[in-house]
Amino acid sequence: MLDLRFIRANPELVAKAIRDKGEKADLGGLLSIDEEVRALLVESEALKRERNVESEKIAVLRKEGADASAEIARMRDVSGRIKEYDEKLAALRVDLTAAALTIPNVPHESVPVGADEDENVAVRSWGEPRSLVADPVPHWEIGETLGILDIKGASRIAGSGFVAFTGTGARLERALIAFMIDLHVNGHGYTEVSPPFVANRAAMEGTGQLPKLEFDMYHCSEDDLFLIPTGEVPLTNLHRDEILQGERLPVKYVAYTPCFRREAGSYGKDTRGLLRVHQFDKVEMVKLVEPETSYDELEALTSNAEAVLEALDLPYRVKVLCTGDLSFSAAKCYDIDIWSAGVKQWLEVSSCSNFEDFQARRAGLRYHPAGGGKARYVHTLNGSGVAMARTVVAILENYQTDRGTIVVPEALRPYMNGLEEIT
RNA sequence: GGAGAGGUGACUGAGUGGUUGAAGGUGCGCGAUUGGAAAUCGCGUGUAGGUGAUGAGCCUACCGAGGGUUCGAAUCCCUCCCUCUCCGCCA
Repeated sequence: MLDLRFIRANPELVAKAIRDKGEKADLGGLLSIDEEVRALLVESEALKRERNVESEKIAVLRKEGADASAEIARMRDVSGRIKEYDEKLAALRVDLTAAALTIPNVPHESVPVGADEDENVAVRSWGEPRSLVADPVPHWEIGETLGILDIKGASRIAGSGFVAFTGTGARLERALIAFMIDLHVNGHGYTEVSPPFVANRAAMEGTGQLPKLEFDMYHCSEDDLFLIPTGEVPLTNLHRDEILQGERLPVKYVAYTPCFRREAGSYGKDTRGLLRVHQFDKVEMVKLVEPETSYDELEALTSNAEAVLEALDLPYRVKVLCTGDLSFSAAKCYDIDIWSAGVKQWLEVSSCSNFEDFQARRAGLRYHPAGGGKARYVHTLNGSGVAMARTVVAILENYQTDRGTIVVPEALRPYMNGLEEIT
């Protein structure tokens, strides 16, 4: 959520952000409600002032044993009017908040303006798309053949869109998780967190999944809890409504979590095998930083994700998302795609975003600057480091041999009892 | 699920109807003291909103959340949430 005062002061900038992001938001309506609220506030507060002053006088009169019934009668009337004002204000504020929640974050000036993903801009790439064999089979074939992937079995449990890893496949999954977390903890200075995998409404609003994505999430109605669609939710909300000491920044967390997504309405394309599933594992990085450093921290975060892919020797490309493809809450975002030789596609395995203070304002994430001074909102960032299912796809396809086996990337061998090949 | 205790500022901790936005302490900032530091002393330190010029000042709100009683609520009543202890159940 943007600062109302910022919106008030920069309406044309916000209007441009809404246009560039292709969002629908009633900025004019918001501003007029805001004006109405402030006008009523002035009147209501003047009455409250009167009440406070008079109440004190009544207290004095009472103490002196004098009669205060005239004043009390008058204040009874004033209180009634205050109540009317406050009821009007409360109703308006509901509208105001609802309107404010439809205003997206403003893209950073370095973000290219564009309508959709076709106008994202390539930033860099690493490695050449290649594979050990000329024409590797898709992961769902070799996965079934080697007995490490059981899609049919998973559908018996939970329906289509779920997968089960078995035997060495499960071990590979676990190895990837452990490898990535170790890299970020030991190599990049993150603190590991093992958070809840469900979150309440306040948390979902704090990171901006609500109100927009309600129907993309699994929901436990009994307890009004949502299965997390990404580790970003628990990690960013860990310090919700807290004021951190400035010395603690930057806070850098990494966590393994499963991610649950209903993916309602996305059946058909790109859904075979592991490409788009309702539940996948992910290692997520989140940072809470001082505003002045957030764009440097974004570059560092992105390179932390890239380090995973380089260690696994998976060719990738990085692109900066244009305004039209940028998410509602983000000010800037890099996507990282890896090449998978079997399905012959670039697969998105990481999104690294700077939200500036957009999430922090909603989530109440502040800090006391080290040298003293007023509490300020932190800037929040997050990025996958990286998403598992598609990384497994690339490994199963890029590392296929002509013997129908899969070479284990060297970086993973220590996590798989030294296993060199899945046969 | 049952019984009980409790939620106050960055932290700790007083406060049961009327100068309490909130004592005391810690922490933090500034200053004094010191060769320097520690210790000590003095002063200052909440958040949000409104109104001013994104100044000073002034005003309003905030003691888990939301309602209620009252001229007046951190203080009384109701509902909800959370934490802790004990019991039960259970991985």
